[in-house]
Amino acid sequence: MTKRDPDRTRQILLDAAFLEIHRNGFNAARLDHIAEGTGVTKGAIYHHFPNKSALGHAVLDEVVKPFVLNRWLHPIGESSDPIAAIKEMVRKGLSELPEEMCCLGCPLNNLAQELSSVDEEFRVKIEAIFTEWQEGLAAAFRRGQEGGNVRGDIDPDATAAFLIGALEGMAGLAKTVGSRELLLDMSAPALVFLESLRPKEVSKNAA
Amino acid sequence: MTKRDPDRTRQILLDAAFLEIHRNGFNAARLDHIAEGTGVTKGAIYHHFPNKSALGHAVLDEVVKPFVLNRWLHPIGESSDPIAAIKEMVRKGLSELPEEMCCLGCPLNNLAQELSSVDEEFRVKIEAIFTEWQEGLAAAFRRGQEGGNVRGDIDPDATAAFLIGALEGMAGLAKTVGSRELLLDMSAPALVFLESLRPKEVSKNAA
DNA sequence: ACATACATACCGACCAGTAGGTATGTTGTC
DNA sequence: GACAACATACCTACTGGTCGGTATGTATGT
Repeated sequence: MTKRDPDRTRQILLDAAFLEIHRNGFNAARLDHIAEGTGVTKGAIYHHFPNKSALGHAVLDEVVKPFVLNRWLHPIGESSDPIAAIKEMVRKGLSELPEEMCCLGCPLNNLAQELSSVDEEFRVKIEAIFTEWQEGLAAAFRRGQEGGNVRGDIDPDATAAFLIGALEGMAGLAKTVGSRELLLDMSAPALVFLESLRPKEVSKNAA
Repeated sequence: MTKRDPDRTRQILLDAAFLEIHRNGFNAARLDHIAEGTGVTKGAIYHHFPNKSALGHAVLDEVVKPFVLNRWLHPIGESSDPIAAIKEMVRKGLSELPEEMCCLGCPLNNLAQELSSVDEEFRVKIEAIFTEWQEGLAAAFRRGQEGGNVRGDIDPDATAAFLIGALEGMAGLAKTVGSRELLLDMSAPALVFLESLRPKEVSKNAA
């Protein structure tokens, strides 16, 4: 008997759909579960979204994308010492990750793995998010190279892609094993990798 | 019509199922497709395997597992310079990977991502394969440490896990982007990481 | 009064799995 | 070596449950 509030209802649906999809994947996500969990009926879902795919796209645009970029790109800022900034981001990003998230994997990567070879429309959208992420990281590496804080002999774009791949891979492994601990263990080698991107002559503070 | 040959039929089914699952994922894999593609009927499939899950398990045990370990662990052998051996394995493994494989991702990781949070039985089996892989790599790193070819201050287990995660992440990204080129680009930073595991004092041949 | 916001009952396609059959071996017996 | 007796391999048509989607209703705000 709550008052009507379409925007709120929509947001509730998005959040619930995000969780349902994150837990089960897009295909296995059940609209009935979302309806049940929110108290919103299926009719209402279909009032706000024309079909399941559209709901998925909205979740991707309005929940997953900000979720990922706010946590794994934007914290870097405009630092001219990207290695330190990225290391800090990785440390914080991982340690602050709630337990359940560790075992569910990265929501973006989950969708990427599940849908990229099946649904072209999703694939393109997911690829665009990865690209934005990659370009942000690559730009940071370039700034570091210009400031002399990053080795000049590495390719910023490839390195950015590898870093993203490594992070997603770590999340994926932790998901499979169902272990937050493994995720934290792997962060050490990840930091080793980042540190190896510093120029060789200058040692800097390696901590 | 061909003579009866249950073993051959079974193998044909396994191979076809592997492809169907690799292309579409386990849930989206259709037994009817497998039947159609092989000329074997659904009844025959259910003669050889009690249900779809059992078929999936057989594919995992008899096709996916050897596929992955033979390509990404066994080539290392017993070398006491694991970094060189692993770098060589990565280079070869990636360059020899057929075009379609690049865009379909690692079959093991695909299953891991799709099923680990859904089907516990699959998850356990997949985790065991990852563990075998990780232990093999960790043992190699330990041999390297004993021989003075690998930094003593890194954790072999965590490093092995990270390496696996990075490889799987690379494969996943390449799958999303649908680009073999990206996969090859990312191999350079991966080799940078491996090289950073060498002891600092001795420079060795970095090529 | 009218549109928007929601609810309920239902449809139909899809697909794993089954029932019950036929064809092709294999083994024993004389 | 031939023929029963049986076992294994495989086929076809069907079913039953699931789930995205729809048709049609009712409530609410302006």
